[in-house]
Amino acid sequence: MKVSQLFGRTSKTEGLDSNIISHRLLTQAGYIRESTAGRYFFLPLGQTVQNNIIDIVRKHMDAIGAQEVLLPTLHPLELWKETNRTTSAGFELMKIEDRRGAEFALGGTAEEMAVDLARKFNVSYKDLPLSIYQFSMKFRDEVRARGGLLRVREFIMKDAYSFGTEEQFKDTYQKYWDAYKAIYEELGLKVDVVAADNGYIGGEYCHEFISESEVGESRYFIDQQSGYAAHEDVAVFKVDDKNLGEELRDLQEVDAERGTTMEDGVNLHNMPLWQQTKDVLFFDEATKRYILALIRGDFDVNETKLMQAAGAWDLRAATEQEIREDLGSEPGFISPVHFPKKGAKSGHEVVIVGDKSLRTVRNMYGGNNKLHKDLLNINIDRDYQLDVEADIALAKAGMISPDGGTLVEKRGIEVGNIFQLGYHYSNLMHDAEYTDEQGRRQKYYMGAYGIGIGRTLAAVVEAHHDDKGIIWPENIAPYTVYLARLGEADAVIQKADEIYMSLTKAGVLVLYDDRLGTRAGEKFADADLLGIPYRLVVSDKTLASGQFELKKRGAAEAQMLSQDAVINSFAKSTTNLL
RNA sequence: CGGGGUGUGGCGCAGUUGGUAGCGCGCCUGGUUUGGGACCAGGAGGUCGAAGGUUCGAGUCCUUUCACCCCGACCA
Repeated sequence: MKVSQLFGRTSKTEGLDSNIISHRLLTQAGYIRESTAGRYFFLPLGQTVQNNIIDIVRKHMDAIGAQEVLLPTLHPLELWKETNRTTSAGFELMKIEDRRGAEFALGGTAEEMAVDLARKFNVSYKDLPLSIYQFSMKFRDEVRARGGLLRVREFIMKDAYSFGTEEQFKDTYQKYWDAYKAIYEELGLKVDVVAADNGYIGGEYCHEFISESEVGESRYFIDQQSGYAAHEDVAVFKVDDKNLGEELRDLQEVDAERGTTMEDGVNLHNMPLWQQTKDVLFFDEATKRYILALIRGDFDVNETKLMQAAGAWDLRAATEQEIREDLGSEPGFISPVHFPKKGAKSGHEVVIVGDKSLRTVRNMYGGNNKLHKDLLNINIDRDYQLDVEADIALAKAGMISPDGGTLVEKRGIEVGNIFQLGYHYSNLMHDAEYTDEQGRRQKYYMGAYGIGIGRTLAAVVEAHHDDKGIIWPENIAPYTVYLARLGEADAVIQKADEIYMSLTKAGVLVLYDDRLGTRAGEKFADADLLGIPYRLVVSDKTLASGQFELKKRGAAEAQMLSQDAVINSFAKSTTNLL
């Protein structure tokens, strides 16, 4: 490809007010251009890189026996209704109608479609396990697009779906896990594999593949010694026992002229934070219930865990008005002791969810559902009962992992995930079944596996760049060699053309900077910005010496090679060069 | 959805008390240059986000609306 003919140009100035490096570099170098928020044009260079990534992903999917398909972009809305995901999907579904008024969802993920395809066939146990995958545009009406390609509203995703028996699943899951590790390694991305929450996808467990990065949106914890790794949504930690040796003392109401914070309680009673009860009141819009979350005072409530424990979907904080008028309590003085079972005015049910840590303390103190009144010596079971007891605590850096090591907090970009779905979809959708050895119909045990291509591309740039621009790993670079022609003497042009032709013939991907009237500095700057792995210079200088200057992107020194040496080294292999 | 901000040639921006829309970069032409983003001369390109209003006259004032950015909330 000749630079003079390449569509999409670099820009001397950054001209973009983003704190995400990949966003700035990809835009400045002419790989992408924003359309509207969260929707991007991929220019020829960007599309080439995207295709290179797709090729690598495809290779590894094929290697584990997954079969490529293409599902329709428009999903009949009835399918999403069949699994109740028109309301529970974590992203807003985008819907459209055709001229007859038939409703469709723009695909944001495709579990229903995959099941619908599978059930159109008479699948036998002999066909299992079965995996299908596709590369297709996904649509998500994100509340807020962010960070260039990191969080967008339309993107190409590799999504795979596995069907099989429960016994087969472990092996299938492991195959995807290994394939993902191989994919990211080939892409030059270091990833942490982290246990996470299934959320709206459904199922019981899943793992995210996260590329560590300060600009990532995923927060997770790692125990370096044991390798324990978990997303903050699900991370667990060891809770220490406090004063379990103490006698249970009598419940007692005291005056409490204090503010509404935890610190106010500590200061007034001059007792430790961990002995205070933390009472957080939520309302679940999905099930129309109040959720009172109780936890030891030195911990915070993890809303994801809380939703799992309470079976809630759409949590929000209760308002002061609701606390006072509907529940007869007082913000800052909420207590589980004699807390109402339902809202007096609304009739909404109240569910009390308590954290396991409540079992590590005796004689707690906290509010008494009245302004400026506190209770002392609150004890679980004796003074209040839980509807649900679970781990709803938020892990923090420095806490002890379940394996005994210390939790270290990290941030990163979630570039892929693998989900156990189990019977979730087979239970919700009719005929999601195969025929077993006895000729009986059995439900599929399923998994789902996603990789965001554009986000992965951005993650690679986040991991591979310097102050001059991108530094592509060779196997996804849009071109291998940037041939910079300096000077416009006939001999130089002729020689550069010749080298371009012979390299191209040898199968080397060359981006030939044949621009006239463009100075050396500009060509070098573009080569660096674009991140092409090798820069080859042809000029009257190199012509005089009979050798050509070859420089690896990011290397300090260039090397002088004869024409044959240049051609041969690239034609054979580029991996051990320089 | 809450708070803050911005919409003016491809990009980045200026535009005073309302009076014929400008600058830098980029682009095109000619010339001089040519190893880390040159210089001179000439040129093309804008219904000033949209709609309505006030006015002799609106980029500027008023109303409505749309889009986008940042911070939260929320979420791959």
